[in-house]
Amino acid sequence: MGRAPCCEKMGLKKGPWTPDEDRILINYVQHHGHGNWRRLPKLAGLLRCGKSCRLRWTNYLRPDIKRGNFSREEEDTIIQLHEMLGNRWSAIAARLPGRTDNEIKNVWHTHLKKRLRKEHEAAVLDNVPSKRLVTMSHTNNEPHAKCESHGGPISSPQTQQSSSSVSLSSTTTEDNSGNDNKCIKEALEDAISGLIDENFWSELVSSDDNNSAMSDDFLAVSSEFQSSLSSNVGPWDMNGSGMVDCFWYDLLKGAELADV
DNA sequence: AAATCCACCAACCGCATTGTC
DNA sequence: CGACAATGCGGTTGGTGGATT
Repeated sequence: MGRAPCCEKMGLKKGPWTPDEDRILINYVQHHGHGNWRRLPKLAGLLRCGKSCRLRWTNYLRPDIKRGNFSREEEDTIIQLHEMLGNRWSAIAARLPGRTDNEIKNVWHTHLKKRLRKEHEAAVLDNVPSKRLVTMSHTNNEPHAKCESHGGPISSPQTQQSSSSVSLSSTTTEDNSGNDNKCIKEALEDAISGLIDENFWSELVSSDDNNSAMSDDFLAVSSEFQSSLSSNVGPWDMNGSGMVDCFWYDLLKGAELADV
């Protein structure tokens, strides 16, 4: 794949957007839609690259953007989702209407990491078990960034990034998703019944550890479980966020561990 | 009042993924 | 099926403004 020449080399403008540029972009998108971002700046008369226009629109100018500080509820949601998804900001943003991945990423780095650190320190000082301790251990060394504890790439790029400990006995879904967990467990059981033979888990562990492709059975379970989830579990939708990938994988691993 | 530090966040960069021919 | 274009995504940077010295 060839990379587009950078804006500067093309004589295009970089840096902060002016109100005039914003107006032009808004006008154009409102009347014509964005369609092809690469052609948009030329058609709209902007000296910007398409990438810059897309970013400006999606992160700032979109009419459905919610401006202003994040509420405590939103922050908690981000924390919970980050526990499950890691640094998959777009997936997190998909579950926070009006918030962009960029905004969430910024809030995470500037506020939430600090907040979690403080909560962690307070919990340690008080010697009181904190339900965020799991989160803190993630936060300090960012294990979500790559799926290292899974031994590397699994079967799809979406599954590569979660190493969260969502399992059938996990604490990470305790706050608001007890029912979801139950549904997921049932979906899991439905999905895997009849599909798992005696070699399944050893193949799973082996493919996990060896960073190799999944077995056919494993992929069949994946597919079955995901379609089962999509029909049985409302809130955990299949909107392309990849969240279910993390869930089902970790649930399978949880089931495996419980089994042993 | 000036200098320095720090937090915030918009925007950029480069890689990955998806779509099209 | 491979090459290329378009788009998406996450990490990072750099400008700005407020706080502190």
